[in-house]
Amino acid sequence: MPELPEVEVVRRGLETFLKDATITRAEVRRDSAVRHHFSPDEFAFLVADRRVTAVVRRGKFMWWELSARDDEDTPVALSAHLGMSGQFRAFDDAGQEPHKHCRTRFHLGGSDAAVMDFHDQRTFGYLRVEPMVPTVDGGAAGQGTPTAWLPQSVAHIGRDALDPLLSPDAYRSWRSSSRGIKQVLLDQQFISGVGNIYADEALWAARVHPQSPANSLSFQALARVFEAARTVMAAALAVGGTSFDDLYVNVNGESGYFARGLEAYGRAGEPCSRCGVPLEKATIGGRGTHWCPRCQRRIAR
DNA sequence: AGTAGCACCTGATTGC
DNA sequence: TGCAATCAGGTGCTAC
Repeated sequence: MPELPEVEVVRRGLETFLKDATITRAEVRRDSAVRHHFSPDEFAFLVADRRVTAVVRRGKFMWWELSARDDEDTPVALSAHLGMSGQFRAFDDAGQEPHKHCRTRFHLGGSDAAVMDFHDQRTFGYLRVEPMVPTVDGGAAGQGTPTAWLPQSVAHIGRDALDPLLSPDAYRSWRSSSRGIKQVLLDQQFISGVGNIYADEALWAARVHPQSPANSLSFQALARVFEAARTVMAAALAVGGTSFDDLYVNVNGESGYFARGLEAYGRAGEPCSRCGVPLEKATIGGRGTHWCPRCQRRIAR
């Protein structure tokens, strides 16, 4: 479940099953799920008999903080990215045959679940054990905020749209780019968590054309996009996220309900709910992009 | 340095 | 019915 609200739904589910539980054993069923490691055996060795002390998220990146071993002097985390189709599913019966798309099975102790399976049809997701590193936010995304410990591979990711420590004028950093505003919204180094669906939704709500160069927009327009992104993601989280099919579900296999709240994404040809003009769709930067040609006028450079 | 383009995958759907 | 083309919600590497 790829964007911030969906990942947060998963994080909450994982927290209830994994916090203070022990990973007794990991069974890697598809090597590429742990492709950053030398081998699946190495991954399995690194997670075995560890306790999960916290389940944390920044944007679409999530990690499980793990209890330290005697020979380790820095904190270690299991980073889990869902990619396009990753899911975690909890099951009571460890004897149950894993699903076809199960890429890794975690056997648990001290949990209400016997196993936690990582499913991933398209295999863009991954699991990775790595050290945590101290980071200090630079730029407008988090001026003056405290040091955050992040997994090494997450160190370059900006604070996310629902992070209380995100600077209220972080959108000012968007003006440094000449790319279209949608590309900048999708750039996880500025403000993280926004993906293709919510980028289109935020731009529709803010009445800004996705291809308007970020450095051509007024601060007022950028502020509208920023606020719209936070609002739409909070609203989606409140109803359990967006899902169109069973590819995107929480740890109990349930779907979210925000699909019915979408105003732009997936509505090409349908009337704009503000002005009635049919919405348009085009491929921009390789991603399907939806907008209202009347409400969202493109600004030239 | 900043940006565009492509690669990484599987499976469902569409069109001939 | 069969098969190829297209499309899908993400990220990171490479080449301009």
